Amino acid sequence: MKNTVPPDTQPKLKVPTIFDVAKLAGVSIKTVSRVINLESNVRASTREKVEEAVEALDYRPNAAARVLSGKRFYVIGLIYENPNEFSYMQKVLNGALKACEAGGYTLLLLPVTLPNPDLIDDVQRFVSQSRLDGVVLPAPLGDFSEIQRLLNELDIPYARITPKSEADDDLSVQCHDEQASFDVTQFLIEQGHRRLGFIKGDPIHGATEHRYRGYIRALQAAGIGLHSEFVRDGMFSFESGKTAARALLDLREPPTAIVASNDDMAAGTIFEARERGLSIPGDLSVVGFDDTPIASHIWPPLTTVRQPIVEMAEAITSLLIRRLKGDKVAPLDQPFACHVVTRASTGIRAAQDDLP
Amino acid sequence: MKNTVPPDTQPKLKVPTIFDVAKLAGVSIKTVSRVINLESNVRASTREKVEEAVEALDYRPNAAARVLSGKRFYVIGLIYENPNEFSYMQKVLNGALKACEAGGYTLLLLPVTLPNPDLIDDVQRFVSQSRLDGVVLPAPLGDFSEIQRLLNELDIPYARITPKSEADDDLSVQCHDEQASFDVTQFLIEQGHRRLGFIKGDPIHGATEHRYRGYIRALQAAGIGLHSEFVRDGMFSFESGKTAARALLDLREPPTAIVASNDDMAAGTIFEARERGLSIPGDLSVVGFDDTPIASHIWPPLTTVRQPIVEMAEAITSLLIRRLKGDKVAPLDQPFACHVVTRASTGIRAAQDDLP
DNA sequence: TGAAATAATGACAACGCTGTCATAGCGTAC
DNA sequence: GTACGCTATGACAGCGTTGTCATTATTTCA
Repeated sequence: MKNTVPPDTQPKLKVPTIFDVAKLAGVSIKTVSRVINLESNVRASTREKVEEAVEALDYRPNAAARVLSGKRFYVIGLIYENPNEFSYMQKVLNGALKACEAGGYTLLLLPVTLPNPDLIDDVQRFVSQSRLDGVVLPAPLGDFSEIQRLLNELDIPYARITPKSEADDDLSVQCHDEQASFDVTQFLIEQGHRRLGFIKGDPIHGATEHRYRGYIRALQAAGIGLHSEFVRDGMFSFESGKTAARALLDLREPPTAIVASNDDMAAGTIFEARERGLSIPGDLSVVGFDDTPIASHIWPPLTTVRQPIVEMAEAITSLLIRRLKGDKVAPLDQPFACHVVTRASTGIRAAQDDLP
Repeated sequence: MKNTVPPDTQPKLKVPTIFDVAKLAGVSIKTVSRVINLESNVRASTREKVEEAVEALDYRPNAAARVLSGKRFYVIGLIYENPNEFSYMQKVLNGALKACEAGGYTLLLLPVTLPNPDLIDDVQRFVSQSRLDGVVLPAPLGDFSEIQRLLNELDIPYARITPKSEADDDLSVQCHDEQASFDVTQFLIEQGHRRLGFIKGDPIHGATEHRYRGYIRALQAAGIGLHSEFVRDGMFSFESGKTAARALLDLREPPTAIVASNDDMAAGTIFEARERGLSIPGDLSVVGFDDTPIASHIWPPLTTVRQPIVEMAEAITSLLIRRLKGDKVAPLDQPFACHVVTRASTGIRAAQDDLP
């Protein structure tokens, strides 16, 4: 038995502090602080010595001490609607986590359910009690002007993941929603469809309007008139898609293809069609949006639009972090590109259909 | 314009500290600390005074200072496999968040992808760099003995959400997986099925074995023999379900009902059946497990088993928090109950089938 | 009633870092 | 060579809490 261990050989693993680094590098703790915070006015040779010491000790600054002494919290909040279908949020979460890890920030979550009369109070409490530096607002919360107003008042910077952008210096990401909607509609037209139904999304989402506009533009480009009975309101839910599809298929001359503003509603459309014994894509082609897991797990699997959500969330979160660090960062200028994923829910329309 | 505001009316909102509370209550800061930490040896009248002061100032202890001076971090890590279908994790997340909020803890996330040769290193880095007090391990990570060994070594308490439990004082939650599997199998038998296929899950998950045992028990109870060609391996993925279903349906005398160990594999089974033109539930009944969104969004919607995941996660997380606070808490003794959700993917089997 | 035991409270250092301000070093222009 | 300005570095207070230990009040029991 090793009972001769000297008493100063503490078994308790000691986490290195800034003092240890300073001693090893032969500088003051303040200089170490300067190096790890990437401040200017440090000689290159000194910086190197410190970096070596940091490396050697595997030193990480103590977040609590940093927070306590400084003015920043190194925390970003992610406020999101707790959805039925989480795949969008999962991607946002992954992207935001990635950016936070890279920037040395911690991500705090606040799921909310909508509609919620106490929403503003909840957000207020979250922001002030959790001592956040900044907030990320994915759709649809990014479209809520009350939240933006509150955060402006509290002087908390925020970034939004949503197609709508108002202010010029506003931190937000978008993808080419309208273009993607145009593309997928055009794809159906190229397959010979002329009677094209459209199911809109929840009007609270900025994407809803953009996707609708893409549909309209594609019809125009092909010289097909817009007929209001082919356009139905939805709420992005499976049920609402089913209801809208029912209305469309009940028409005397129903559409031969339906563009649903998301996969859940497309799944609802397919569900409704199958209940009527329609064959897909034989009798009806259906496309969705978002490429959620459900798109590839229903039969037939959905033609849909894939967006680079992880990348978008990561980009906007790291932009927010850079702004929090004091960098003057320009908003993202280019929307991210989407692309159509072709699967079995769409097919060629041989018959020449009359337009309504 | 109100330009007569006295200079001491600072617009900067001052967050109250323990000193403000102490002054208002007429006690020392240490006594305030005792009250807010629910320590003993405080006179009831003193406690009241302090509580009133806390209330009046809307005082919240500064987390950073607390961490810096104390030995706890007030942080719990949630390490999870980043899955294709997030609905299980979404529920776990919600439950854990709820418990953390109630206990004044912060939840930190570490998504990992499997398989991963660096898993242990990643977990190690996460735990030591994030300064965690405890860790929650949902399935399947809760079944990884290396992770448990690592956490034991680092002396980090952890709680597992998984059916398998080894040690007696082990903090884990389970639900009646085996019973639920028994129930759902029995339900099919009651509907007249005799030729029952079973698709197993990923062997790394503890639930896989339990669900299989429930199936076997139900067959035994009904006096139906277990036939190995009716049991196929799966991996909990849609694809693996499809593959297993293909093997089952390729049998000369295929099963009339299939129990899949989760919804994704049940969806794969339905997908495969539809590709063969089989009618569900006319030609084949299918049941799943977990009641994920996909279960209600495919056609026909799945008969499946619903588990109280949110409640389970919340219960085990708050138990972990109580243990972290020093309470000697007993492990949960009762598994949570599950129940069968009956939908359209199952139906009565009128014909009298021969057993293989 | 007084001593001992126990309960209640307080004083103060410590936690590890950053901000502020002082000071040392170092090049440059005259 | 001296003064000036700038860069590089350091000393030290302070952030808001908890832990430790000392001190004071209160109870218990002979």
